[in-house]
Amino acid sequence: MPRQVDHDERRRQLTEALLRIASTRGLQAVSMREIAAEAGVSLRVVQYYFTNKQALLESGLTELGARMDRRVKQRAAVAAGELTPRGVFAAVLGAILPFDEQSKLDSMAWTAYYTAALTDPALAAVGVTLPNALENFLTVRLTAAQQAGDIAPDRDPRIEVAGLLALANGLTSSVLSRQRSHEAAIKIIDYHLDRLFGPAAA
Amino acid sequence: MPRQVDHDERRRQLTEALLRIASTRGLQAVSMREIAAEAGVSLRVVQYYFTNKQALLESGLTELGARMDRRVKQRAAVAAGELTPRGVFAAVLGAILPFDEQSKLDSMAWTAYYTAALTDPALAAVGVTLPNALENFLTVRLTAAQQAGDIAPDRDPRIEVAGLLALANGLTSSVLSRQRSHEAAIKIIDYHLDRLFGPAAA
DNA sequence: CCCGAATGGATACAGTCGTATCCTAACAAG
DNA sequence: CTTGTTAGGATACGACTGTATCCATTCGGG
Repeated sequence: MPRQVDHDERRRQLTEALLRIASTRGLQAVSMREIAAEAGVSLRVVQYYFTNKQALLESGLTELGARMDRRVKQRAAVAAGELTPRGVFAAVLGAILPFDEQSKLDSMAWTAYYTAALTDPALAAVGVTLPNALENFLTVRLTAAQQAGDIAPDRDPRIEVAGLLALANGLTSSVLSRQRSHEAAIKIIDYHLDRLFGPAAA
Repeated sequence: MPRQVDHDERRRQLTEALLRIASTRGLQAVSMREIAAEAGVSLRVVQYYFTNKQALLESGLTELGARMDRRVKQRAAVAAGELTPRGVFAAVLGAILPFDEQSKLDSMAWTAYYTAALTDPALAAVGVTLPNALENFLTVRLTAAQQAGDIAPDRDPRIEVAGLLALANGLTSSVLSRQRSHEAAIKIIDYHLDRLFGPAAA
């Protein structure tokens, strides 16, 4: 039955059209007709594959979360080869910051969704999963690193992780608003990782 | 000529009605008619005191910036009495985080404006002034503190300030989305100030 | 063959939006 | 007293919104 595949593929195309609009013109510019035009289909098709605008929006947020997750996992997997805890943190935090055009667009859309979620509980429910998972993952890693003697014993792993993630989020904001370049943000993160783990391996 | 006073007062009332809507229901819920209803006036009055919706939105952002500025200056002035650089930083960063109901509402509106500014250059121009001024102010302070021996000489004041402000912004996000409590955010900031300045004065 | 389901084009509907226009009052200056 | 400006009520206009309906295809299983 190839129908289901086509169906999912169509939905994926529409979701991507939605995210393209949201990341370049903002979430308030997203309308059924705009998505149809962006995807090159008729309004009816958009209605056909998504019952609601709400369903469409939630699909966009889910896709966005999946992309972030993919980026982080990919970078973390590469860095895990080095085995140094600092490398893992640099990779994960580096994956949060917008580092190329696509991740910058995704970060824009993510920010738009985050803001919408502040006044829309339905979106909030979908959006908090990923950040929490990340925080837990990194906390486990850092606690282990501390027991292995990689960071000083007077550090609090939970607070350190929360701080680093908040730092990365704040830096993402400043990069998106062009207050700071990507390189400057990376430098700030490295600076903090140096103080936590000691300077990067030579 | 009491007219000008009345005029400004009216504009202030309408701007506050706008911010009330933006902070509770989001910027996309802000319409001329909604503002009129919230302020208890007719649509014509809103049109009369603001030529455009754009003008109204910019007025809201300006007012929001003024409130933030007032909060920071007020806290900083109180803390400057103690004369310790750490106290100044704790006060300023504490003023950025939402610490009561009103500042939480303002932070919500600020976030909404920040996101809108990402895809609306007109708003971006109005909004970047305050963050830059804050960053410069704190950098000057921290550089002076370093020359006075209050922080270690191997610290980079510019990077430290940028990091602390990004941290405060990221923590604000997590507090607004109820991922973290205000107290937890304060604790994280204090933790970082401890590492920068040494533990708080007894 | 044919008939019901999947697919999608065209159009309609009831709201809401920002903005514009028309028409009163009130009041200050001549 | 008149006249012009400030202030605001009532209403209209065209554009756009999400959603619904009607209709024509296409196609696989009986």
